[in-house]
Amino acid sequence: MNRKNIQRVSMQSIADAVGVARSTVSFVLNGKEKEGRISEEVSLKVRTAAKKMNYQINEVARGLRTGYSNTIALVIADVSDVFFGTMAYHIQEYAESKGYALIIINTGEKQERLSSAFKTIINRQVDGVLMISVVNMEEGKIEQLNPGIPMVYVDRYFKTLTTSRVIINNYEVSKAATQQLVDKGCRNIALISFRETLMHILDRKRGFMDALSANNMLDETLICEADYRNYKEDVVDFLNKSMSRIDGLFIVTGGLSSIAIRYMVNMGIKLQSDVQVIGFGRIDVATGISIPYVRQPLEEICKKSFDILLNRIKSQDDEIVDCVIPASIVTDEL
Amino acid sequence: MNRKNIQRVSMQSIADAVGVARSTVSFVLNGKEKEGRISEEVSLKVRTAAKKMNYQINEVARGLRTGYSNTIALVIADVSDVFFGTMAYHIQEYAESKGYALIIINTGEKQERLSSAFKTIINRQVDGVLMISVVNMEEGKIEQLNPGIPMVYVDRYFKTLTTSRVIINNYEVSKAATQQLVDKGCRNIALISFRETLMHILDRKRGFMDALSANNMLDETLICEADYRNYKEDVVDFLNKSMSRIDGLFIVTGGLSSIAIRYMVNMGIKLQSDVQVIGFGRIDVATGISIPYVRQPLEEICKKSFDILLNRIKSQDDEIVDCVIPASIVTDEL
DNA sequence: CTGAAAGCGCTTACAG
DNA sequence: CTGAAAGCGCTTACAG
Repeated sequence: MNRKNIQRVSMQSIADAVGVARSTVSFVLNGKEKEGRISEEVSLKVRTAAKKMNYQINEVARGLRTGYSNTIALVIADVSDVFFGTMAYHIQEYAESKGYALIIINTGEKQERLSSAFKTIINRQVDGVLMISVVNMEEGKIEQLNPGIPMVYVDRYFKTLTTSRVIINNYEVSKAATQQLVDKGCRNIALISFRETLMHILDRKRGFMDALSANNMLDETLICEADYRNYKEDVVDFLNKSMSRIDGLFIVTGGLSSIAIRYMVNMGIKLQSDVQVIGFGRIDVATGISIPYVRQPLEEICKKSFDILLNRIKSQDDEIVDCVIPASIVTDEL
Repeated sequence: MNRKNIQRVSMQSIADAVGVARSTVSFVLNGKEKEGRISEEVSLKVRTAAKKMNYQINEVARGLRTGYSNTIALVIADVSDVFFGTMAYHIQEYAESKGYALIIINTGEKQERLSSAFKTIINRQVDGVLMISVVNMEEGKIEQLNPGIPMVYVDRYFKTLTTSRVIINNYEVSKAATQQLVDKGCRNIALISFRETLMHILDRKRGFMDALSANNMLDETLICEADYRNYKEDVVDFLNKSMSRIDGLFIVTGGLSSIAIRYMVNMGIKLQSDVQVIGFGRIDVATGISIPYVRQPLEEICKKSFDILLNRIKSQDDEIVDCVIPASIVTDEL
C-alpha cells in the first residue's frame, strides 16, 4: 500500500502542465539544458511551472537512479558528549550548506556496533562516512570493517590503517603544553590519560614524556592511564594517592579534565597555585579561575574533513589525504 | 553515470542463484511467505542464499516503492548543547533499535531555518519528525510550517498548536522547587528565565510566581527575563544589580544555570549558604557543593516521543496524544 | 503454489 | 532541438 495521504508534485506533473516530456523537465531542473539541448523558452516555462507548483525533488528516487543519496553519516561514540556534539553540529551545518543530510550513529565505544553502523550505511546508500572510531579497537579488525565507500577518519586514527584523516598536531601541542608547565616552575608533573591503542592518545602521551625527559623530570609513577570503562574511579584513585606529590598536571581529554578538576575543587585544592593544570578542550567547570587548555579548532577540523570526503565522493579517486591541523594553547577570560 | 564501484547483491541475484522469481525472494525476506504462499522448502533456500551472499536490502529502493524511508528527523536548536545532545543520543539509540535512521537538523533557533528543514524532510521522504521548535516563534507562523507528515513536539510546545506532544509537568515541578526554597528559609527569591513565548518557559515562570504569591513573597523586581540572543549579559547584569538582595534563586534552564552559577562562583558567593539555588537540569559546574535541580527524565521523554511518532506513522490515524511526564527535584552526591 | 508485470520518481543514453 | 524508453531495486496486485 502506498502512502496516499501525501500528494506530491513530480516531474511528470510539471511536464504535463507545461506540455513537454519529463526528461525535458529533468534536464532543466538539473541545470543541464545544454546537455539536453533545451530551448531558452521551454526552459523558462519549466522553471516557472516548477516554482509555481512548488516542486521539490524526490531525493529517494534520484538516489535510486544515480546511486548517490546525498547523505553522509557521522559515526561517533556519543553525541551527548560536548566534544562529539560540537563536531556533529559543525558537520551538520556545513553538510546542509552543501546539500547533504547527516545521519548520526552512536557506537557507545563498542566495536560490535561499528558493523551494525556499516550495515545501516550500506542499506541507505550513504555516500560517505566521517568516522570517529572506537576506543581500544583491535588493530586487526579495523581493516575488515570497511564498507567500501569513501571514509575519512576524524580526530582519532590508527597507525596501520591507511585512510584519509584529519587530526591535530597531538604530539607537538602536548609537548608544548607540558613544557609550559615546566616553565611555570612545576617540578612534579603528572599525566592523566587513557590506557589506549588509539594514536592520538599515544601521541599526546609521547609529547608529554619527551618534554619531561628533555628536562630530566620524568617520573613514571606520576602517569595515570585510566581504563575508559572505569575512568572516573581510576582518576580519583590516582589523585587520592598522588595529589600530595604533584605540582603540575597535564590532562589529555576534556572528559578526564572534568573529573580531575571536579575532584580538586571538591578537595579544596587551589588550582593554579597549589597545582598548575593544562587540559585538552575548554574546562567546563566554574572554578573561579581560568585554566589554560589545548584548543582544538573543531569547526575547521569538521569542514576540512567534510571537504576531503566530498572530494573523494565526487572525484572517485582513491588518493589518501593526511591532514594535520595545528591546535593551540589558550587561556580564556573568566 | 551510475556508481559502478560498489557491486551489491540484489534480490534479483538471489533469485537467480536459487532459481525463483525475485518476487518470491521479496516475500520470503519480508516474512510474507504466507501472503505469497511460498513453500517451506523454497523459503528456506532463499533464506540460506541470502545469508550466504550477505544480502542487505536497499532501503532507498524500498523507500521509493513503499513511500516509507524508515528515517526520522530530529529538529533541534543545536546538538552541541548537552540537553539537546542527550536527547539526540537517546533518540538515535532507540530509533536504531526499531530499524530507523536518524537525521539531525540544527536550527540555531532561527525561524527561517525551519522551512528549509521541512524541505529536506519532504525531499527525503522522512517518515516523521521529532520537533524541538524554535524560540520566540510567531504564533501565526507555526501552523503554516506543517510538512504534512507525522510530527511530535518534544519538550517545547505552543498553546495554539494542536499536535501530539511530550512534555514534563513544568508548572507543578517549578512550583514545588520554589516552595522548597521558601521552606529552606529564603525570603527574597529571584527567578532567572527567558523572555519567551514558548509555553514550557511560561509554565515554569507561572509555577514560580504562584508559589511565591501563595507565600506572599512575590517581588516582581527579582524576576530576570533574559533575551535569548544576549542571555549571558542579561543574566550577569541582573545579578550585578540584584545579587545583594537575593537569598534564593530559581533558574529555569540548564544554560541559564551555568551562567548564573559561574558568575556566583567567580564572585566568591557561597552557594547554598549565602544563597540557595535550584536549577533545571544537572549543574555541570564543579562548585564543590551539590545543588538541587529539576531532573528531566530525558530518556523516557525521548522513547515516549518516538513511540507516539511511530504509532502515528504506522497506524495513520490522526489522534493527538498529549503526554506529560513528571520531573522530580533531586540532589546528586558530589 | 509461483511468476510476470506494473510502477514508485527520477536520469540519461539514444533515436529522431 | 526534443521525446520515448530503459532502468535503478524494490513491492504487491494479479494471472495462472
